Amino acid sequence: MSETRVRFAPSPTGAPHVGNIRTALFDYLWARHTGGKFILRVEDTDQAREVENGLELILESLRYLGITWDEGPDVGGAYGPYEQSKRLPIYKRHADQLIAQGVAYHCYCTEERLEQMRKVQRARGEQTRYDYRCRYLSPEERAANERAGLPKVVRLAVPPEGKTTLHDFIRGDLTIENKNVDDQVLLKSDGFPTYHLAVVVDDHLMKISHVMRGDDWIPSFPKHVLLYQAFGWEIPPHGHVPMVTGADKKKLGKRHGSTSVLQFRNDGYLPEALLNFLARLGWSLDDKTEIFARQQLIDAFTLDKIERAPAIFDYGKLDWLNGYYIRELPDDELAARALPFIPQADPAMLRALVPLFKPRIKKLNEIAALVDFFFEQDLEYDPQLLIGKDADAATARAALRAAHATLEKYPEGAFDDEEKIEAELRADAERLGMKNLPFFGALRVAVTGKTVSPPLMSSMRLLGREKTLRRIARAIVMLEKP
RNA sequence: GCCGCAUUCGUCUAGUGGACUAGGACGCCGCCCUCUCAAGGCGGAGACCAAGGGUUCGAAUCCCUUAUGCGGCACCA
Repeated sequence: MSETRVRFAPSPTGAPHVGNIRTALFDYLWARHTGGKFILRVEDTDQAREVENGLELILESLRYLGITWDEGPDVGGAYGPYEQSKRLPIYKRHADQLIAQGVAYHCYCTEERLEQMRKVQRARGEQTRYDYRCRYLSPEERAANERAGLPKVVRLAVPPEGKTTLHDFIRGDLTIENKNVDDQVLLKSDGFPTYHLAVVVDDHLMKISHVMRGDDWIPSFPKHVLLYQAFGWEIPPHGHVPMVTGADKKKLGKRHGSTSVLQFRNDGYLPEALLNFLARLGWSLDDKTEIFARQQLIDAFTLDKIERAPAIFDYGKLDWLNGYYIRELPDDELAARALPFIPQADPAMLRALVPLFKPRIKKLNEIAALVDFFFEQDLEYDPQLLIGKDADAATARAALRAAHATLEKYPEGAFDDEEKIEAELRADAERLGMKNLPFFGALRVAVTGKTVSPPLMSSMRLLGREKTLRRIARAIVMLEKP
């Protein structure tokens, strides 16, 4: 069997979202699994919808996930160019060939007429489709149109009878009757091809061995099959991968919150976690394996395990996975990855804080809220928090005074003896007849400004003697006020 | 409206005629641990396999019908 060559062919119309990238991932995994090539081709054939930095957004999204490509716009390759806007003559040539064969024809209809036509069809409850007006023009009429210099497009002449079948390696045979297939435009009046012409021509010319794309493309496969047949080309195996949807079961889109890959990066998701999660949407190995490192994914990925039904993108499960991967990271590595999310932190200090926040976050952007008290001078909080639910100000004050007295005895050098300090503080609580909860609760708020925080002893150690004592003293004053 | 695709716990899924009293994971609930919150450990609830017909000694697994959901119906991809 010849080399596997698969391609990801996005349109530079904005930041790629996770649904598209999931398809790219399947392509990538299959290429790596088989030792073949993964090709990036940009389908920039719609000048109106194109976004300025569209290409860059695509490249960045793939890089973030570590999805590497062997041929593409930036790296070139033997079958370039890899931007369709740079291949216009190729499409023109092929369109001309189709016209010469009588498989396609020039159409001179205006947008206005087409819109009017569809309006009528819709009113009648029919499927909107081209009405063949220009398909059966006489040679004289055609010549007249040409002489008049009317703008024209090239349309595919779909056989009115029969049906077209495509074998899909995920779903089996797909069949659609030709009468339900529109005479699709192949070449637009601006000289750019539409998707239908461009994919077929490029997939063939670039020797693509397997075509994977979203199942929203299923309705248009007959056009592609017809083109392959007209050109006399072999149809590569096709597989329509299931859609990734939002919780409402609708195709993922802007309405579903953050779906852009880059947004996940900015929110603090690790690429290895997103990669793992995406791979498991519409694909699974067996009845128990959830965690896959990149190489395991590559080793295990096969086409026959791709699912048919659409999958809802479950943010909750992604968060769990991300938390798992964070906990798996070595402390030094986590510190390095966390730095961009808390730039005000001194790197050495942040490194020391890792053990405190590591088991407590699911995303890197949660770190700041957890450890911000380390980086502030005086804390702002409601004094009521010091007292807690079932206690009173006097009790809280007594607890803080005791704690302050105890901690004060420890000089700078001995302040990091967590065990000893904790034992003594517990003894303080007991002497005051207080339970641990209210005692440490008051101390926690005084030191961290929060009722929920990383472990107290470690927090005080890292905060340092001076700041700790000052905060406790300040809390005592707050309780004395009124 | 027309055409197409899909249908196993809330979600991601295992399952390809008997090993299924349908397995795992997330989430949820409870317990343990415990200075809070997590993490971790243990346990639990949760799917009559969309419905109805067949085929078969036997069906989540094969066939048909229906229902529901989704997708497509552009000089967009």
